[in-house]
Amino acid sequence: MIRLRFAPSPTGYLHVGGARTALFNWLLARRLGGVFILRIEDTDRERSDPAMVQAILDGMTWLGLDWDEGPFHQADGLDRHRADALRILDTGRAYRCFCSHAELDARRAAAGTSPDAFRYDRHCLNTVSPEQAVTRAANGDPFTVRFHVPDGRTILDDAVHGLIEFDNANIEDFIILRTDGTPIYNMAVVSDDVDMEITHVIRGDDHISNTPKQILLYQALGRDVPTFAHVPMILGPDGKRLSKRHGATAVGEYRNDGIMPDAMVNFLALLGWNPGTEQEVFTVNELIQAFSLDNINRKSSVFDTRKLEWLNGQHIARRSAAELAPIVEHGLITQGYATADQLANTREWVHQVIDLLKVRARVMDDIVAHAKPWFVDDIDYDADAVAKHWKDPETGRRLAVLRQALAAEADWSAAPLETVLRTTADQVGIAAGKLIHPFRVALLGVAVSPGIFEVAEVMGRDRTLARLAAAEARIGLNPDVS
RNA sequence: GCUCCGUUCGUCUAGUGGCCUAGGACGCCGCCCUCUCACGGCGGUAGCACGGGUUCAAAUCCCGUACGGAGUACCA
Repeated sequence: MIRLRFAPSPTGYLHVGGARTALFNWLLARRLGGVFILRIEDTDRERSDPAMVQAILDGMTWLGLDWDEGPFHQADGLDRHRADALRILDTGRAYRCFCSHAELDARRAAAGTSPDAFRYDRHCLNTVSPEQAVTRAANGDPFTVRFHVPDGRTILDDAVHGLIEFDNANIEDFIILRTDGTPIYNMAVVSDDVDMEITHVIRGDDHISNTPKQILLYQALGRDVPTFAHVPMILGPDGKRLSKRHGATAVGEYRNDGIMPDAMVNFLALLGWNPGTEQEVFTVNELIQAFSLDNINRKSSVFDTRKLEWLNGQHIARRSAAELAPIVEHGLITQGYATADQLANTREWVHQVIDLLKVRARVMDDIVAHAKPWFVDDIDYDADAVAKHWKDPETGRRLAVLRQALAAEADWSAAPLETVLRTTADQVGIAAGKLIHPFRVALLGVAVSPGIFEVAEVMGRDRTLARLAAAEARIGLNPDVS
């Protein structure tokens, strides 16, 4: 049974990069019937914000990424982290370091080159015997615990990158326990991953450099190292790391922008992974079936919102009206186009309207916006549409003729209505289009809509005739066309 | 500085030595469908970072360069 985890720091909202990392972990867990664990890495009290924990949970819930265990808080494991570090110390694979910040800074400066080039010089390993160290510690001398990096090479067999080799000479004796007895990140992570029996670590490739240190820690603890898979970063359109400058980065913002969670999941999955086929539109279940670590890219990718929106449109078009209804209705209510009662009483009709509009939508707000004239009787007449399609002085009279012809039609459905209109156009002596466009403006106030006969059918006889009459009156009042 | 990672159309990607005159998708353009707009269909635009090698043959293997990125903290 494989066990995976997603381990975000609660320093911000769930951003798209984190969401994709979570998704890959979740997908593999679901694919292989494993366990997906959520762990909040909140050991940095300065930057951690409890409110962000909830925000991350909300983001994952929205995406449908449910976790089997947790959320655990890393800060709750401090005692265990410390115990693991001391165990390493006891086995002689780490040592106490009594160098102070000031001493370290001085030697760093004296090293000449850039501060980053300095590696700990093993001063305390070389000058303080284990016995002396124990004595000094007992006397209350403050110390950190440093891992004694062995000679040789550390090999990472990454599921995405293949073999990566590190010369241990390039790894300094890093601190695993601070003066105050709290663990440093790499120690805490390994201690937790060991404790949770994590078998696969899927995370951002910014952690590749940490991995040899962590592998060394696994070995020092006598534990098997998990399978690592380092996935590439997600960038903004300018090729730089995705940030606020680029607009929306938190998944919650996309929810507000009318993106469907399934579309987001689909899009994120295709960023840095491919199914090995040319399929692009996936349901979540299809994604689970198709997912594997084998087809993950090594190259970072740019977050392209236009493709996201296209994919969103594909998902909207494939959803049933019933599935879309809750989101659309919420929008209609908040926009003040309809009341909850009104919607509850016309459920079936609302679904018909959604079915008409959904194939034309890229974001959910498109449906809400296009639905407005269906719910509000006092419709807005788009100035351009009026100018273009009601220009002919005969328009009012023709609409009146059409209205009377339609009123006489017994079967109020699209096909017969189309016949009536075309016949009317013939009688009046104009092309059908010359009647269709003014008719559309009369029904919806706009020049763009679903097929006008479907519109009329769903709009219903009474409202259709009423809107025609309203249009005639409106045109009649206009001195330019009278 | 050092270590490590990366580089195929504007973007997401296929490609693991001959099937590549480099395939698909988004976007853009044109055409078809058509009552408009979408959807759908058809076609077009555009790419192997650069330089050396290896090979009968390289987008694919090797070396180097350039350009991005990550790490190099008593941050995570």
